[in-house]
Amino acid sequence: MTVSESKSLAAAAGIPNPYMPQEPLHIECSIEKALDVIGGKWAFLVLKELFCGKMRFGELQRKLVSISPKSLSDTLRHLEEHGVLERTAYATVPVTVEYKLTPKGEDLHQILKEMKLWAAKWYDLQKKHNDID
Amino acid sequence: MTVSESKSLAAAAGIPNPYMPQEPLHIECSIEKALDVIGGKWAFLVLKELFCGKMRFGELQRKLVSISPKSLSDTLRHLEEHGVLERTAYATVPVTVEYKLTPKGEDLHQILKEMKLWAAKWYDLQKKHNDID
DNA sequence: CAGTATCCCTCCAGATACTG
DNA sequence: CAGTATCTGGAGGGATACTG
Repeated sequence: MTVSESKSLAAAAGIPNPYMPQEPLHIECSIEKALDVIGGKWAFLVLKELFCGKMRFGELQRKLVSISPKSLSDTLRHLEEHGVLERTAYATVPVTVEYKLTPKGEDLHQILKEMKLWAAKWYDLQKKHNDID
Repeated sequence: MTVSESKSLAAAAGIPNPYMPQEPLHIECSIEKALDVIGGKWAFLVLKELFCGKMRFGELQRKLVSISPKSLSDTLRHLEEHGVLERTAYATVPVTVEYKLTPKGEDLHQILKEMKLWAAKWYDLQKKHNDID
């Protein structure tokens, strides 16, 4: 999911390459950090929902109509690993699990907001109810 | 490159699907518009360079050390199609081509800046010379 | 110089079925 | 309910060679 690794048999073999692949230099680029988190296909959609408050797996699944349980699960774990959301499981029967944003996750709001402003300026989008306001 | 299309043989066959794929509902989401433009693997890196001013193909290639001509070409065309950069060819010998941001492209600066602020707050990144300042 | 033309191959998203 | 397990196809990138 990262820009990180690239392989080059030539490089591995010690043969110099015109545009030397293998180690991109921009791993520490801050922009990439942010894109790593929200850049996925579903990530920002999940985030959008969570800005409205905590949610459960099934709720999210219902909101993001076309998502498969696998994709949702993957996305959730991805976001959790990046520390922008928190998973809490309650020992009920059947189990209850809640997802909510962490402060770090809440802070993504500014970014999303700028995106919205940009798109509003350059595209002609009808106001959507559940867009971040 | 877009979230847009997804296929479903089941749906095509008329068989109902639990989480109905095929037509995502969020195509008009403004955030997606922005991510469509900057979300690619190289897009934001190219943009970063262009914020410093117009550039030529070879220059960009040299800056983004690990990019192949194909990827650079693809990225450049992608950005051009989205109207964020402008390509100008001069009839010199050999040909000279310049790329520069359009106003729409310049406006992406706010988004990138917010990303940078977010990352600066939550990660510990050393200042990079060519980050957007 | 500024790209195309190809080939190749990985990787990931989606579909589907199953479970503690 | 809240996921995992698996299989799969197809797109996106990389490498490399070639050209107006």
